[in-house]
Amino acid sequence: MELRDIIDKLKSNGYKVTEQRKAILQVLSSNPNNLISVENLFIKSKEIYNKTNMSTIYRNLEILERLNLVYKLITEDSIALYKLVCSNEHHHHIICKECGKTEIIEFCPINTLNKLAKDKNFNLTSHKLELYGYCVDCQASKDD
Amino acid sequence: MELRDIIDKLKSNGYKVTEQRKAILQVLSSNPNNLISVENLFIKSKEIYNKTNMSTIYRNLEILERLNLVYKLITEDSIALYKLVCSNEHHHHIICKECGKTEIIEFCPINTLNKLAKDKNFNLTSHKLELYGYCVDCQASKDD
DNA sequence: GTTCTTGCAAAGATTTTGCACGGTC
DNA sequence: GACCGTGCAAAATCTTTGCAAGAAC
Repeated sequence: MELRDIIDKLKSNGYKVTEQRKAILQVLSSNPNNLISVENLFIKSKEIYNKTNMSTIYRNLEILERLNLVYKLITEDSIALYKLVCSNEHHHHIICKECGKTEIIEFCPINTLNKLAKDKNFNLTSHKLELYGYCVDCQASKDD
Repeated sequence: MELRDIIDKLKSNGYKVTEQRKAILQVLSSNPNNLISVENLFIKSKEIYNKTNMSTIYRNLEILERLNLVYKLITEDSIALYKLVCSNEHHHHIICKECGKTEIIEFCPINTLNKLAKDKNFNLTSHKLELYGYCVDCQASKDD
């Protein structure tokens, strides 16, 4: 999704285009495949627009999440990470534990999962599939 | 895993068997298939041994996690939930969003995942597959 | 008696909120 | 000008920690 499209979607939902919001979106869209922490998003947004405040980051992430424009992931150590959604189609990610880089994986075992849920008499509403590892760059730097 | 086995494992790792610890384990083992929040674990542990303190809950969960005796899950709203591990074999769960009940699912697409990771030049170290839905009991009560 | 555990209270970390001011449309 | 957004500071949550007293072995 392009930065322009995101801003359009915000506008069409009655949200205004502020410098802070632009800074946040610029950071997110400059690295659309990388997960970023709230803290780092704050730091980088400030580099673009110095007056950006932490609570603004949180408020905007909440809006973006509600509009389904960002993807939120909580790591095993309970750190919230965000990235822009890449597409509206259902998909999963492989995530680098070192640098946060993600790639989409073209695989979803949903049919099997539906069957399994049915066997257990569960009404399946959603599922999470995430792969963790080290990307090729971080594998190299780990060898140092 | 039996309560007895857990206590043995604690002992063999140099941990002592205290009333607080027994209360916590009793709560966890009384519902081995249900995820429980720290708050609820605290409340229920106090019912068994009144002097149990919140920090004791946290400290014990940390120990149990380190010994791989409990499984931790963080919900989409960042709430930490715990349950005893059922077995040492790799497996996934289907989780009821209403009551926290879990069941093991006998399926893991690890071979496919390995292949996908390889294609992306990722060194796959772990993965997460969780199914969410409503168990048969909670489906019924939702219709009320 | 030694070592591990706990309670307490305080501190940390992360996230949310109220309100008055300022910006966007 | 109406309404939305922000900064600030304060509060709320959740979790961790230091320390002295107490319990387990």
